[in-house]
Amino acid sequence: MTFANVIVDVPSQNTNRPFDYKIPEKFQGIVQPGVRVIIPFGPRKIMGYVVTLSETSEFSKVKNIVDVLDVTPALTEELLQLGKWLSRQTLSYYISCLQVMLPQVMKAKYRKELWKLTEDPLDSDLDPVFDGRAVMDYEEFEASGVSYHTLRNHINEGVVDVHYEVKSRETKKTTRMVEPILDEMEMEEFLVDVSKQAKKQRAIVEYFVFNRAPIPKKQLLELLSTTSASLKPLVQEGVLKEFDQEVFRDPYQDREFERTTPFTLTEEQSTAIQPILQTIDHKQHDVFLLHGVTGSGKTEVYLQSIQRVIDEGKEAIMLVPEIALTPQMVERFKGRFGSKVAVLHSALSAGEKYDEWRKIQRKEVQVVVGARSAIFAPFSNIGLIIIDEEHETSYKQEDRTRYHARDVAIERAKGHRCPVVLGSATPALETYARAVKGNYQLLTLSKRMNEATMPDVDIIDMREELHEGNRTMFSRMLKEKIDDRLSKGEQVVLFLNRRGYSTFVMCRDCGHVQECPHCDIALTFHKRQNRLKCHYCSHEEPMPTECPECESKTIRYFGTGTQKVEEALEQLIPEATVIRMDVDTTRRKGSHERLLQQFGDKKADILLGTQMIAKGLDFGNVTLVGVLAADSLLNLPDFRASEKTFQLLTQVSGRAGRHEKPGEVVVQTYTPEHYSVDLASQYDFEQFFNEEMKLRKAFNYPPYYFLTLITVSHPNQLKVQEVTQKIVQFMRQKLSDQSHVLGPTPSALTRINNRYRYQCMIKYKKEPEQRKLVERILHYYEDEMKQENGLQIIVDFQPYQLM
DNA sequence: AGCACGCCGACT
DNA sequence: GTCGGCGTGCTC
Repeated sequence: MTFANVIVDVPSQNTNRPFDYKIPEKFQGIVQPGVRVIIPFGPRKIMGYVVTLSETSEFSKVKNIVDVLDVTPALTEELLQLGKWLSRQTLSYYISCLQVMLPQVMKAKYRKELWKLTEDPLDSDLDPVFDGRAVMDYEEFEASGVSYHTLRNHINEGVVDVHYEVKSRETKKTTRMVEPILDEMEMEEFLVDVSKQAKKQRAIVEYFVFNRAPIPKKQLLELLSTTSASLKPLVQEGVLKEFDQEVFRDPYQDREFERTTPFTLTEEQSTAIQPILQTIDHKQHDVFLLHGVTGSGKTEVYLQSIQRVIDEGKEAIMLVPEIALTPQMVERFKGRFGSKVAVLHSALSAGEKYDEWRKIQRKEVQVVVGARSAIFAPFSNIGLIIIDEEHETSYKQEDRTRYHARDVAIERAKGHRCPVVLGSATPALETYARAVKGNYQLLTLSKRMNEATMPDVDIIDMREELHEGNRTMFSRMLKEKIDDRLSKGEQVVLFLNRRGYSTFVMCRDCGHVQECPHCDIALTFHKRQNRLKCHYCSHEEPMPTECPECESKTIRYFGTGTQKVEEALEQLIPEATVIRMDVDTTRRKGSHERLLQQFGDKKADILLGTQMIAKGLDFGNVTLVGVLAADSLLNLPDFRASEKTFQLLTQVSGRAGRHEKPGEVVVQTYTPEHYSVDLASQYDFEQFFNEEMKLRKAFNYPPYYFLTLITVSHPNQLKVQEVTQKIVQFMRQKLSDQSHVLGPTPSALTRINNRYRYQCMIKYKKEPEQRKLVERILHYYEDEMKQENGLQIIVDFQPYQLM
């Protein structure tokens, strides 16, 4: 007897281990590791993943598997192991780690129903609730107010039953196909007997004499300009056959991609690519840091490395930050590798994502380009993993399974014995430090392609502007330069970092700031709806007409949102046409692409936007980039603030002067003397790295120390303080003297959704027992965490978000 | 998680 | 007595 060991879809401490099930005769051979199954679990039915098979089971009463959801395992053996590794790394449940590797639609949905098992009316209040139906949603019963005991009695009498349904959310799109049954000879013979009048039937058969491949019915009928009336008799007579074939929704099917061929590499590029190619050829694992200035042609190095991998019959994963997965980037990959590429990013619908994933699973593609979760692409013969813009924080998942795609990439690459290439103009400090130390191989591209030079950067001290009486958000120099570009017909990109500068509402008389009643944060003003919204919970309220504190009518909104900049631009330079890009204008599907297209077609003079325009844009006509508030990030309570500022300024500057026309950058700031602003303007990464490392060393931050952040939250502030204090004490006592345990500290956002948040931060160099200790803490508070609105303890072993 | 079971107080 | 609230422990 063979048993299936199943990880069940129940994320809890008690169920975080395999459960045994018998494999019924009809599923023998189909049930294997990685397959999703439906299994009885207590009184209900749920989904689970088979992780292993075993010959024996310790349990006496083992239940049968009810159904099998996959013919091909959803997860390979490697991914099952990776899931185990991930759950150890992040202290998440195994089931959560398995789920995070698959498209959303492959997660099961559950429905609880009541089934009436008799034709006769029920002798109770329950009968009208059924309202003549045989099946109804359990929720309807709950809402009806009929007592639970009444239901129990009916169940005991056998006239009603509770039914648990497991619904798979996968939808497969099909199309009707036509294919020949008879061979060419038989068709010729058939044609002899066809009536002379049946011209269309004849045409159809003649088509299939020469074309033997199945063809979509619609296409066939269109081609021969006929209708199904002519096709039907042929199917009936057994000449042709109709069938449904699964079609893959291809989000790019209507698009033509211009084929591009490999460029000849510059000397620098070929020097950089050699070690990568060698490592691929020798099937070795190694990590490379490709440090190349913006516009130095990193992408071409990626493309040619991937080409080598394809030539060797292997597969490649290319990660790009969500925000940089622009149509331009997709175009380059589709253009080079055509249908060998699958694309995975959040702009795709759930169905499209699933289809792209299936293409990978079915080995129809050799390359995946995608955001963070594409690192789990179900390839089995990976030859290369590339992470572009490796410093981007979007590679870190910030909820539930808190993993960093870079770590997962290296773990997978070790197993596949293949290289990982981390690419960036502004590598994360941790990464660069490892490269300097020799843990990673450093490859450098120091020159821009096409002889282009980095644009000149002017730093404007906005305090001085204010002194000189300029109260607008545009310095005089920026205004002048914008005017100049417009007169020349060239284009401008204006960048505003929204974070830390969102629009809030303040009373001019008493200074009252309208805050969220559930969170310790000012509400954000949304002009279009004239409402105030909280960005941390779902609270929203109308914009008040008078101050709730002093009843003054001088209540105004402050801050520099993109909307406000747009209005200011209109006043200052009325003749300029502006395209605004932020979360508000790009929410609709495809709008991101459309706005960029418009700008590329020169339908606007100025592109104004947030983060999302900092990367990957490549417009030859852009000769001026303006950064409106360079220091908006610097004021955030984050030890990476300087690093992020440097990275952002460098990325944004890289948008200008990428082609023949030279570019210029104007950076407006209140802190021009800050080294991250100053050194970014000189493109001196090396120097910035050295400066920043000094500070990191002085304050015991990464890369000198590792961080662990434990965040505790609960509606009662005292309770949170108390628990956090206990955790701090416990860790202090157990960890080595070399480690620093800080806390309890209120989080930067002390209250979100009526829950107080305190944290404990651990800075350490080496603590092999740390995960076990944290597990003990979590186990200790297990009961208090179970109840809803109870204690919440979030542990992040590589925090990027410190708020 | 989500369910049953069981103990306890309130109420027709 | 019966009904429903919530704490506890289990699911192969």
